[in-house]
Amino acid sequence: MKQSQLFTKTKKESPADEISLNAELLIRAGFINKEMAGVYSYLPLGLRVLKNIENIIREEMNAIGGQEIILSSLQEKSTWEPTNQWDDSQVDVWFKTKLKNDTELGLAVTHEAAITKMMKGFINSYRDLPKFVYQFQTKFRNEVRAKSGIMRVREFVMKDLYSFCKDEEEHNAFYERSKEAYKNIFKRIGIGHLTYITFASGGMFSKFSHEFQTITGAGEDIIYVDENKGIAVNKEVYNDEVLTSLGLKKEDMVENKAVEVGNIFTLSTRFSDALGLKFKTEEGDEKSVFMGSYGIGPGRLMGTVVEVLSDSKGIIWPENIAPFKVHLLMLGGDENVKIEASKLYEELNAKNIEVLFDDRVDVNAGEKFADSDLIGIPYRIVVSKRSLADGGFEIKKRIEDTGKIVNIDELFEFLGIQK
RNA sequence: CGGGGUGUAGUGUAACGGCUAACAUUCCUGUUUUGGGAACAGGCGACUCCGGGUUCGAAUCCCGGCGCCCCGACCA
Repeated sequence: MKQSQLFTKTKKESPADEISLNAELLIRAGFINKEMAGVYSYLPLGLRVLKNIENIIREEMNAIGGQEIILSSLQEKSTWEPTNQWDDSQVDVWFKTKLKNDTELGLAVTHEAAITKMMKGFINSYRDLPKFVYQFQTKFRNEVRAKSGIMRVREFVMKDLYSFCKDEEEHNAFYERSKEAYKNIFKRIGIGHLTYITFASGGMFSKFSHEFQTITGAGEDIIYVDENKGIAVNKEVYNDEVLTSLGLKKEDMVENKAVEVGNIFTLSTRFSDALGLKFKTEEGDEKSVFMGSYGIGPGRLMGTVVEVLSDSKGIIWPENIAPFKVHLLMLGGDENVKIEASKLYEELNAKNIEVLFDDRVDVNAGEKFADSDLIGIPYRIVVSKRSLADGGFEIKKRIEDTGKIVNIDELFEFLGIQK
C-alpha cells in the first residue's frame, strides 16, 4: 500500500485525554480512533493487525476442531432468564433495549446462553458429541468505568469458543487441548515469554478457571508466578490450600501485575441444565451436555502487545501480526530514487510481501523515519541517493539501531524470499 | 458507584475578572529543501462543553448538568 493514499496521518502530540501507553501510541500512529470513553474504531492499520491476530486464533481453533459461526448481537430476554442472568442484580453490565412493541432485548454481554439455546436444535444424541463452536463477535458491556485505552472497553470483539461434550472426561481432554492451543496463540502473537497460565476463580460458573495472564505494569490483576514451573496463581485464589493442591511453594512465587489476555472455563451443566440442552446416551438415558467456554479478546491482545513491546520511539510489532512486513521509505525527490523505489515496491508486491510504501514526495527524511518508528513495521528499507550511491538499499529491523546497505539479492535473502 | 482532577481552533498548550482570546503544530498558497518531525513568506481555522447566576465587564468567580482522565469498588 502506498502511504500517500492512506487516509490516516500520524500525530506528533499525544492525545490529552489518554494516559495509557497503548491508546497514546495507537492513536498517534493512526491505528484506532476514539469515539467515546471505552469505544474505539479500528482504522486501516489497526484493522490489519486485528485481522492478523484473529487469523492466528482462527488457525489454532480450527486445529483443535473448532467450527466458526457468528451468533446475533441482539438477544431475547427469555434466553437469559433460566440462569437468572437477565436480572440487573446478577449481571449489571447489560445494555438493554426494546422493540417497537416494547419487547425487551439485550445487546450481547456474552453468548453462553444463546449458543446453548441454539444447540438444542442440533444436538440430540451422543453421536452428535463432542462439538466445538466458536465465533469472533462483538460484546457490549456497560462498564461503570472504562479504562486503560483499549484494554477495558464497553464494546469489543471477542473470540469465544464453546465446547459440548458427553461427560466430564471428554470435556477435560478438550480443556487440556485448548490450553495448548492458547499457548500457541500467545507464542505466535509474540507475548508467549510473558504470558502465564494462571489458576483463578471460576466466577459464577464454576469453582475454578484458568486465565492467561501477560506480565505488564498496565495490567489490573495481581498474580503470583512460579517462573520455573511456568504457572501462576491469581491473587483472588492465592491461599495455602490452592498452593498445596497445585504443588507450589510460597517462597517460589513472585508477585506481578498482569493483564488477562484469555480465559478458559468449565461451565459443566450449568447452562445445559437451565436451558434443557440434553442428549440421549448409548444406553438410551437422557443427560445434560457438559460444557466449557474459552475466550480471547483480539483488541485487548493488540493493546497488550503495544504495552509490552513498544519503546520510546513507538510501537514494535512482532512480524506475525504487524500491519505490514516491510516499510519502504523513499527519501528525496530525485528521479532515479523514485524509479528504483517504485521498482522495488512492485517486486516485493509480486513476491506477496506486504509493503507500506512511503512514497510521499513532500515529506522530509526525518519525518519519515519518525513515522516509521512510530508505526512499528518490523523491517525498514530506505531508498535514497545515498543508498543507491553506496550500492543499493539500506535495510534495518525496527528493533535494531543501525541498518546496512545491501543489493537486491541480499535484500531478498534478508527478508527470506526466493528470488 | 464513592473519591480526585480536568474541559479554550483538527491537535497540543497559553491568557491578572478588563484591548480584536495568544503560541506551536496541522491544513491551504508560493519559494527553497530532502538521512532523524527542515527553512522563509503569506493565509484559513474558536458561539472558550452546555444551562443558569454574580459583576459595569466572565475563558477566568459561583451553582447545576454533561464529557473526559486517574485512584478505589466492580468485572461473565
